[in-house]
Amino acid sequence: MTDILIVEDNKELSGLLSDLLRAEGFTVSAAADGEKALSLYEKYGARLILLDINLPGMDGFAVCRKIREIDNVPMIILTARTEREDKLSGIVLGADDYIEKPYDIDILIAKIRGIFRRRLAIDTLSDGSISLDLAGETVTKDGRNVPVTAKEFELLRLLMENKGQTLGKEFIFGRIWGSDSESELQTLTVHIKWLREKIEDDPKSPRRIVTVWGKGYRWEG
Amino acid sequence: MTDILIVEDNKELSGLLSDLLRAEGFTVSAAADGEKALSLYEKYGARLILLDINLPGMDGFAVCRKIREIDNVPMIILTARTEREDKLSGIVLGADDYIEKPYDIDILIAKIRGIFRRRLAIDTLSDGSISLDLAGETVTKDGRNVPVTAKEFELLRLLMENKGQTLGKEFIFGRIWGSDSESELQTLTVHIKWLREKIEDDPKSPRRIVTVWGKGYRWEG
DNA sequence: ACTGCATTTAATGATTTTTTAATAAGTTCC
DNA sequence: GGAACTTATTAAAAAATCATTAAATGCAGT
Repeated sequence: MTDILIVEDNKELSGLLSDLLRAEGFTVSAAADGEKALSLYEKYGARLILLDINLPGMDGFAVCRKIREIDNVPMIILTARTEREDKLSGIVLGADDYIEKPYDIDILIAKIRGIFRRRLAIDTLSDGSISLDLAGETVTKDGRNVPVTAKEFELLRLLMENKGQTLGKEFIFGRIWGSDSESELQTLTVHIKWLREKIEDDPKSPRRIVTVWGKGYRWEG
Repeated sequence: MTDILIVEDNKELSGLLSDLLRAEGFTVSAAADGEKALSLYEKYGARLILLDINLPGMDGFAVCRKIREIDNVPMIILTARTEREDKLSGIVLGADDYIEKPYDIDILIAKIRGIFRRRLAIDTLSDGSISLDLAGETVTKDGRNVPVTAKEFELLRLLMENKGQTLGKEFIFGRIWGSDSESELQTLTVHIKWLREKIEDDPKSPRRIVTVWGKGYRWEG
């Protein structure tokens, strides 16, 4: 996985940025339009996306939304100062930050470093005695490794990422199985059970994954 | 309750909007004229209303006023650029925002997201020693967790959102059970009782949920 | 193709919420 | 005070939802 994916149609600017960022020690890949950006991201992923709003074809807004559908990788929006503010406020919601062109490369790098510090220091997701290694897809409980399956890992991660929030069964199902899946909601129930067997101290009276009657489940931690 | 109620007589436009908003993950309902809009709103409610000004029969201004009489749900007014400004300034007072036709769908979506974020970011609803966590769907009293059922939560939320206002029994019932429900009004009375058991200091003489004789109930806080 | 594991389905049992219905208690108004 | 009406209380039935189990299916690696 590369560190930074640059989505920018101006080749010159894109090349310059690549060089500067590589000089800073990041690995960089670049896409000149939205379609390429998406396919690159789907194939290789990225730890951070620099996204120009004015793109030929699919514009930056669409790219942002599409990527958000996949997952919530950090994004920094590159935008011309003339962009209408209300338009921006919307996009910035989905993004982590934005910067106006023409921008100071030092500020950009500072922002990038900031995001890397904030988000990527977290390659484990811990709560109490349960800890997820997001890279290795392993789970530990009280320091001891707990073998979980792929689906169980995804499920646990989704719950833990939304600690304290009640997630509807349909919502969870849509996220993990895809909302167009043929499978039954019941399947989720069963996976919840397996998970509880593995990570609850007393699976009979679960304290971490609590069920919210008529709604879904919630990670209490 | 649906997320967004579209009030627009142009079927084509209304359908397009529905599709786009649904694609964004909102639930959507639509009305082609003011009367339908009102009855839909009374029956099912909505978290946000998109309101066209030029409607057959009762115009958008009237719809806006009528709905404002019921409660203060966020509204975005859709208006033709040629609309007289003074007329607009009045309506925009009652609404949260307005947008001129022909409008950029991205801007509209940004506005919607903005409103949802601003209004719904308030994910706790507190009054005195009672506090609702809207995301987690939990209730605390004096910091201690009080387990409530889904219906109880909805009921409490409705009451607290309208602090100091007397809500008619039929109104409450319509909001939570749906006005076309088969159930009896008596059911509401029983739920009020369960709620009082859980959140009143002395359920025998309720101070938070007071009954307004012959009308309904009121949250005093 | 076989094996082992992950996933899904299906059936059953257990639990919780919601509703109903009957009765008691309280208000209003004459 | 008493009739008429409204709300509170209770207990129990009904409905809905979730947990559990076991067995079937799918799938990757050998």
